[in-house]
This record gives sequence, C-alpha cells and structure tokens, in this order.
Amino acid sequence: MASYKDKKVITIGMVSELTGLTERKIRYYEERKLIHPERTKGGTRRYSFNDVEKLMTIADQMEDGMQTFEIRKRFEKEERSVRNKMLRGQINAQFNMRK
Amino acid sequence: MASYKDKKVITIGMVSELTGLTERKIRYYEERKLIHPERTKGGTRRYSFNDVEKLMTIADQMEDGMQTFEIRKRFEKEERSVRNKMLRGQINAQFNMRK
DNA sequence: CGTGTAAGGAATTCTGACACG
DNA sequence: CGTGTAAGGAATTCTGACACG
Repeated sequence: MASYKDKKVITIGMVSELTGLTERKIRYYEERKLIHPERTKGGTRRYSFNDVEKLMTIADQMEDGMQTFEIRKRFEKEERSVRNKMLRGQINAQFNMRK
Repeated sequence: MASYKDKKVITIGMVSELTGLTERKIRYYEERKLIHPERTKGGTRRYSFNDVEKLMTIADQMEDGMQTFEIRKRFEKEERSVRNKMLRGQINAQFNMRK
C-alpha cells in the first residue's frame, strides 16, 4: 500500500517548484489542515509525491473560488469513503473465510 | 518510463537517512561517478528514489570489498545491456511494421 | 480569508583540505 | 582508496507579525 508516493522526503522548495505554488501558500494549506507534511528532527517540512498531487488539486479548487474549509471537508469525505470501502472488503473477506 | 522513481527531489540529508550512509560517502560515490544527482539553482544536490536504491546496492557491494571503479564498470555494463535491449525492441517493431 | 513580505534565527548543505591507512 | 572531521560560507527553511482587502 505505502510506496514511494507516500514517502515524505521532499522539501518545501522542491514542492513549490513542482506545483508552482509559493511556499507561503503551501504552509497556509497546512495550517488549514489540507496537507500534513512530516518534520525532520530539525523541524523542516517533508512532503510526499501524494502531497504534491494533492496540492495541485487544491490549487485547481482554489482557482474555482472554493474556500479552504470546503476543500478540507471534501478530502475528509473522500477519506471516509475509502475507509468504508476497505472495511467492507475486510468484512467480506472474513465472511468468506467462515463458509 | 520516467516516473516518481526518477524524479530528483530528495536532499542528501534524507538520502543519508534512507540509506544509512553518511553524507560523506554519498558525495564520494558521486565523485567516483556512481551516482548523478541534479542540483538546484543554489547548488544543493537532489536525488531520486532510484538513486537511493542504487546507493543501497553500492553499499552492499562495498561491504563485499568491491572497489568503486568496479562497481562503476558493472553499472555501465548494465546500462549498455538495457540500451541494447531497447534498441532491439525498436528494430523489431520497425521490422514488424514493414511486413 | 488568502497571500505577500521583511526580519532574525536556526537547520541544512557545500567545498576544499588535512588526516589515516 | 575510502572515509572522518573541523572550518567557513552560502542556500534553505522556520516562525510570528504586519499589511491589504
């Protein structure tokens, strides 16, 4: 499941370059809980390629005039749906084991 | 062909963490032409996940007492073989187009 | 609300060199 | 040859704040 796309290894400078967003914006979207980079011991942020993709989605939605809290709600909704899907998968698997 | 694995986005500090190698070693293997990171405008090195994997291979071979120039020759050999394979693929493709 | 910017400091990285073996 | 280390400087990142709208 976790692969290179999820490894938090990219600095904010590279993310800025990859997405075209300013560092200010990237930090702000974190403040608004849209992304969740990790930190090194020293405190510098590290992002994954998934974060980069997410930021590009965010950029699109911001351009469409959406507000950060709306975007956040969408992401949360999406995550719930993914989790439910996985849960159902597990339940089915167990069910199949029984019979 | 080029994917996330080939994107040069990782700093030497992260590479050191991921591979367990010291930064000194990582820079030295570059000096010996075993790896080829890119540079930012500012001059800091950026590595790809492929570089990270390559470094782990290098570490293994160094442990086995191999010398850097040997390891380098191996890599070059491997690259030639890959290129040849691709070339043959292209030739076959063209040949198949003709008939 | 979303974003720019100047400010001061801290973490990160760089190079060239000396050392050892 | 391969690697550690101290040295000085440059690039990168961080936070909190003020500004505008």
